[in-house]
Amino acid sequence: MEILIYLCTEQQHKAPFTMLDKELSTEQKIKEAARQVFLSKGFAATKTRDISEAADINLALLNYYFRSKKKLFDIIMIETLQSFSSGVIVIFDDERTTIKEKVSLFVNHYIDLLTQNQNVAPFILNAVRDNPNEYISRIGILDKVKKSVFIQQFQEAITKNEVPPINPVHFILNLMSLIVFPFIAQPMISVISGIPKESFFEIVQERKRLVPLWIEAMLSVK
Amino acid sequence: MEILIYLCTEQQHKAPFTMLDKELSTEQKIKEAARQVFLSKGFAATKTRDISEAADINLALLNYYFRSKKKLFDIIMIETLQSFSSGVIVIFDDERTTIKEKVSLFVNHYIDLLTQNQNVAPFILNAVRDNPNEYISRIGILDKVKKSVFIQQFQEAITKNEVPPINPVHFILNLMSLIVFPFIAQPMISVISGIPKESFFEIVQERKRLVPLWIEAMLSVK
DNA sequence: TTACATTTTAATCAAATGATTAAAATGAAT
DNA sequence: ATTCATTTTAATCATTTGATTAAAATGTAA
Repeated sequence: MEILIYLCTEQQHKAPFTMLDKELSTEQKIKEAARQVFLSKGFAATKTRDISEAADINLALLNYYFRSKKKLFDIIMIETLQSFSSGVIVIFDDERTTIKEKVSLFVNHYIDLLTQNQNVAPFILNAVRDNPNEYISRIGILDKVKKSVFIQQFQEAITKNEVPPINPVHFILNLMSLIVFPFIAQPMISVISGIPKESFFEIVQERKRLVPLWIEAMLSVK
Repeated sequence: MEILIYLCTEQQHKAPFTMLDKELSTEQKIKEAARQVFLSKGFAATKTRDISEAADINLALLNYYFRSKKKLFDIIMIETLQSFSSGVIVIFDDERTTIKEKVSLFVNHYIDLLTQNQNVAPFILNAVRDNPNEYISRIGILDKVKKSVFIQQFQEAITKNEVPPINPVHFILNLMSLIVFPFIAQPMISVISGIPKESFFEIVQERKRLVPLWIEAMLSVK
């Protein structure tokens, strides 16, 4: 089991002052190209030559800077997961907001995030599926969520009978389902329904308002 | 644009009477192995040698029976899509059932289906995502759904104010989300929450009862 | 300039991979 | 038994693909 030491390898290769603010450094160029290609095609379908062409660099440079396709993928994956998961804790571990407010903040934040990069949802879910323990365990999100203010509030609401005593997993599943699934299924829905991608994502924007209402309605089910 | 002529190539190679009911024919053995490997790893990550080993046959036989990896994949894909989509119309185009009953039948049918083969949801969604027009258009499900009894009933319910005038796409999205997403996200949820796969799928079974209730509750949101 | 480290290139490797070929084995019909 | 089509095997191809190497180019400090 190998450990990724550098999330940013930049320091290895470039002295702090040599790399001024001209154009994007070669290393950054490769990473951006890799992110774009990996996110759109996944690990197995991505060829290192796809990345080098997208980055407009010699193939050898990819291995010079990142040693291997896998190491480059891991860096992209970890960065993506971190930027993705950082929002959860910020929203869920806030003493000042109610459950209802948390849901609304969560829905808005993630519909925005997934809209900005429409490949990120399938990318993460597939990568985790291919290798469940490799990445998620590193984020250490498990304990943070379990001890979050949200979980306390939810358990308390159950105790007070404000919320039906269902498994909280259902609540999380429902929330994530209603937010994430449209981004996973867009190509299929578009081709089945004939709704063009752009129109589809306009409809998805309506869900920022609707999902919190639906979630609230679901919580009244005994 | 090539057209797949044989969904079943059996007849090509074996005379009707030579192939009795001994063991699985070689062709079937290859197809079953291919189905298992493709469903678990997808097209790009699957090597023809993976399939030949899983089928316990010589690699050349794969190409002898199916000509190429892609043609074999297409056959698996079409069969999977057909067995998957056939249920939709049967349930949605029934004059005798109400919307509520249709939802319950749909939920039960697809949670069962996805539980029986836990790879099928990501498999289909990823394959369609990789190639949106190639497969779905062939099923011809678009018109069937649009003209189905369900759509008439839903439009009628909106007219009668029994249901809020939201885009029916939301209704379909919500229904599919709550059913399908758990199967897409199981590895991620399991590793984040620490819930083992088996327990997770027990929880998912509860959703056969809960999702119809939730959908009904959502329909009361104005 | 010279010296030196960093970055980039072109050429090449070795392994993996999809596919083919020619020959052998098998089994059914005559 | 002989014939013949079908099925299977072993060997091999041609490409693709991830990675390396040695040399060239570039830039920086002395």
